[in-house]
Amino acid sequence: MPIITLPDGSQREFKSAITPADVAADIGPGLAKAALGARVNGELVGLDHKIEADADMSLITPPRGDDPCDPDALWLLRHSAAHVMAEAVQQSIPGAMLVYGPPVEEGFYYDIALPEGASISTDDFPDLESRMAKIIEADRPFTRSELSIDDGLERLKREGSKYKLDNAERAIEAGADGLSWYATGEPNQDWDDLCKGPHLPSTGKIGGFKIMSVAASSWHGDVDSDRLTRLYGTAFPDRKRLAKHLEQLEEARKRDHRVIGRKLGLFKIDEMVGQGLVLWTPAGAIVRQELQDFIGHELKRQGYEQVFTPHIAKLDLFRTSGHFPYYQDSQYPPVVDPEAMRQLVNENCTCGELSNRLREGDLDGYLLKPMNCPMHIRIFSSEQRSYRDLPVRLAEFGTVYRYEQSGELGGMLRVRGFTQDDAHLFCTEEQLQDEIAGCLELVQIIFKTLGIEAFDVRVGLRDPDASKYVGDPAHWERAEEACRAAAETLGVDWVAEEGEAAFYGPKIDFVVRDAIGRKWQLGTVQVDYNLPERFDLNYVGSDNTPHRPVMIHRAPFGSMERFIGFLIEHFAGAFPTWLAPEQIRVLPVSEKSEAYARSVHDDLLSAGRRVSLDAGSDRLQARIRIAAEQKIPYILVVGPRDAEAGSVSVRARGIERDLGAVPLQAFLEAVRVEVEERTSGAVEALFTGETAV
RNA sequence: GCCACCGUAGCUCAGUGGUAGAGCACACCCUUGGUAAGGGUGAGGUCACGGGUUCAAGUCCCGUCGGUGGCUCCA
Repeated sequence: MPIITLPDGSQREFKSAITPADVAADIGPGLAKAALGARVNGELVGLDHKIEADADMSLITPPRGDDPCDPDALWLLRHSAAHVMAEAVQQSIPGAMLVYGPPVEEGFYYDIALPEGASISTDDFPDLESRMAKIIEADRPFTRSELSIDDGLERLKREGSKYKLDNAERAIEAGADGLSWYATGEPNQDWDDLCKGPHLPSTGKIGGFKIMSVAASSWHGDVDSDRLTRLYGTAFPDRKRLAKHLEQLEEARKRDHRVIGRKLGLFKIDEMVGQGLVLWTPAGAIVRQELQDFIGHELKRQGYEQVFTPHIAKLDLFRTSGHFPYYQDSQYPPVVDPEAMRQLVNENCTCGELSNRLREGDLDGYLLKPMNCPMHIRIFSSEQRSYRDLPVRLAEFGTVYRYEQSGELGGMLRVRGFTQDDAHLFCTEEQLQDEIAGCLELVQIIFKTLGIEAFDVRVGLRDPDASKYVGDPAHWERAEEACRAAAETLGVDWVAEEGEAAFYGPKIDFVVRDAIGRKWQLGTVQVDYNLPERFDLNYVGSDNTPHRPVMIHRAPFGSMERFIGFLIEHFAGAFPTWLAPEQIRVLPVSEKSEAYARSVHDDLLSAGRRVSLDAGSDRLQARIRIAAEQKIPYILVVGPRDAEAGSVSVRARGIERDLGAVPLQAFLEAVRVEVEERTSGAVEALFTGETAV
């Protein structure tokens, strides 16, 4: 006689086996009608799930009013919507074979193997959507039917879909004791799909849905396997929430760094220059320079030494480091010495031979550097090092070149030439933990100063049963422990990811999301046992014998390109005063005040501010609008009254009104504080009276 | 690299087989205006590039280049 315990602690007893639907009905008809599914002893189940023993149960219902939607409710909606979409596709394209259709973060997708010659394009979406709408309108029940493994496999073989058969075999391997199908309607009569479930009670619960995009995918994520078509969609309990979601996507696109970057003239990627190669225009260059100065200051404090190294080096260097030819596919092809090139031409050397000779080392060439570390290592080993010298910390804003696949490139977030705020630390085993901590401190300072709060910390560790790693397991143990301990000091949640370590050592990565939700790695701290070995690095210990140093690679920004791309989206182009390409714009009310405006402008300029004067023929309103759209932090409007009083009338970005007039010197001082302390609010404080200047 | 879609003025976009358009931006003129677009005139295009089909191609077909979203990859 099952006793069901509800989330509020109340209990209900039933005479025989029941389902969540029965429990809901027992509580009330409204709930029974609204329920989408349930959690029984923590497991997400459908309303038709049989409960035979005592259980904790909570019912999953659509959100009320403006409440956020329960993740379980979204999961059910989207899983079921994926089925409805699949049915629509199979109606529209006979012979389309379904592969795999899970809910994902923002919706769901279904991977489909289309028959030869068929394709789905965005033009097909309206038709597919109207087919889906009909299925949803019919409010057909999702009904589960089960077969034994043998009968189920037989059915799948009869139906002839190798994909579904593969899914079933995988499920059996994972321990399934039967196979289940979900029909939208009557089993063996209406459309159905092999599926573990659970699903909504009926299609009518899908209140709002939309097919979002179509893309290619490959079976089992293997590019050499079958090419599949992946249809993405999303679903919500109601149309209002769908509309809101679409609106948010629209808003997010306005934050896109490619859109803002163009509007504010921050950078340009020119096809004549090359894919993934960034031109930093004057405004963007200011942001970059300010960030470099900022981190440069912290580096000095932490005892780093600045170095500079070339963009290109002999192939042999990268053979020694292992970067060439191991990562050859993601490098620009090597450059061959002109003399050697002439010789090769005389020999009628083919491209294939040339490539072979470069790979084998019969011919030396030069490589655009994919990494800075080999050069920093050569600086380290350029003199005899004592344990007293360690740690040695060599820093460089080093530009590296990687031939990323063309389909991967995007704005500034994935490029082919980028500048890392790179450094390599050479230290003893004993120093490792402190050095890692120092690196994390840098990342924290950066994130805190810039107000970056939404980020993930990932600690990449060894895969316990893999042997692909270099270095002494005891050292690994210690390094991993050092990484965990250092991550712990951050005071934020972090996740340990086994198998995500580099082959040469464990690492700590900082991951953020862009405007459309994609994840990108920014800062990274990596321990390396491999390169010290390859380059035979050593230092003389207190015991007067040579020892191998440990290396740390670290880049708190990651790369200037990706970091600033992200930062543009983080601030939606509205950089804080210290970073803003233009900090202040002075607008004379009319020509009569132009001379005073100019003197204000000149004073600000002498004080080191980035300022401009707009004395154009547009009306004041128009000039304010133009300056506001440029996201300039402060607009100073000056007219005859200001000229008389030696004041400026201040408008701060984001506040759509005149804050009032203050003496120029007071404004200057407040801006100085914002810039030098890399904070904001000092100017506004002039008007709230919190800080009298 | 793979799949789908896209490429028209500096930017955002309209134009689907028959004489290349709009708004913003730009230049000049008028306007001198106290807080988010005053008015006028003008300049600006090998419709990404190369081939093909057609009496006729921005429009249809093929290829190349570039972009976008995914997939895969990411030292």
